[in-house]
Amino acid sequence: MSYHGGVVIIASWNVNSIRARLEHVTTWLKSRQPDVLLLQELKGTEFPADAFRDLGYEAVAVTQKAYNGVAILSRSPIKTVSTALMGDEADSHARFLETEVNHIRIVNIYLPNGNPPGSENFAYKLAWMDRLERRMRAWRTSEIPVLIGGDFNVIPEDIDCHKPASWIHDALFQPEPRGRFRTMLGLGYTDAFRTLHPTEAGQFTFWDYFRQAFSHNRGIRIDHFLLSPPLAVKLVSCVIDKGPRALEKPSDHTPIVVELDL
DNA sequence: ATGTCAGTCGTAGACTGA
Repeated sequence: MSYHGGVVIIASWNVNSIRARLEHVTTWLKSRQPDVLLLQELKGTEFPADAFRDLGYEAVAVTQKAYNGVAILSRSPIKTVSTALMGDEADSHARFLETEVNHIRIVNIYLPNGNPPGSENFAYKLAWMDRLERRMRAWRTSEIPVLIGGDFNVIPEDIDCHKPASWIHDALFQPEPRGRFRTMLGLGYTDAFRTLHPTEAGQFTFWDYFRQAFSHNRGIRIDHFLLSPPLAVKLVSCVIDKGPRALEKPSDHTPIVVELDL
């Protein structure tokens, strides 16, 4: 499939263990047939590349034991550009994968959660965002268009959670990460979902497992696609597919799907 | 503080992270 003159579908899904969610992911791939799927929270060193190859997807995965882990599946060849976020040689978390697929820079991120606020985890999150911002500045000057997708672990605005009061003590809602997210938009990147649905409340990508959060739609929008200007003008649709969150044994996140007419 | 789920270590259930 060529991206020239066609519609490309790119999806992102934090699966909370690829081993526990393999059936969900393969079933979803067969029904939705995205060109590219970004996965986060693989949670283990084993990655079932064969299962995806059988469905026509090439895969590149960055994994570690027990935690984190990101992968990109694609029906077109993937050129791996970087498997780590520049700026801290000591950072060994599997949270970043930069690739080139059909002349688009596709970057998959699993941004640190950072809870609780004020902790070492929180400082790591902010530093990680600063490092990402530096890359995003650098990418602006290159020819190739950029899509950054994944679990940002940031609730951008009050409209992106069911009730701000219940998130004010959470790292995902603090002014510092939210400010950094706004800075990224200020660099010229477009939040694909919010741009197409500027006032739509109750649109979430994550719901806690506790207290029937999903059935009450008490969630947050933390999985995002950011597009550089040449891709933003080709944005056709961006939707959240709540289907997989309603299945038995779901991930706490559900897929977000963006459509670009290139 | 609570709630639930997945992985680890190591064979039960406490622990960590989310």
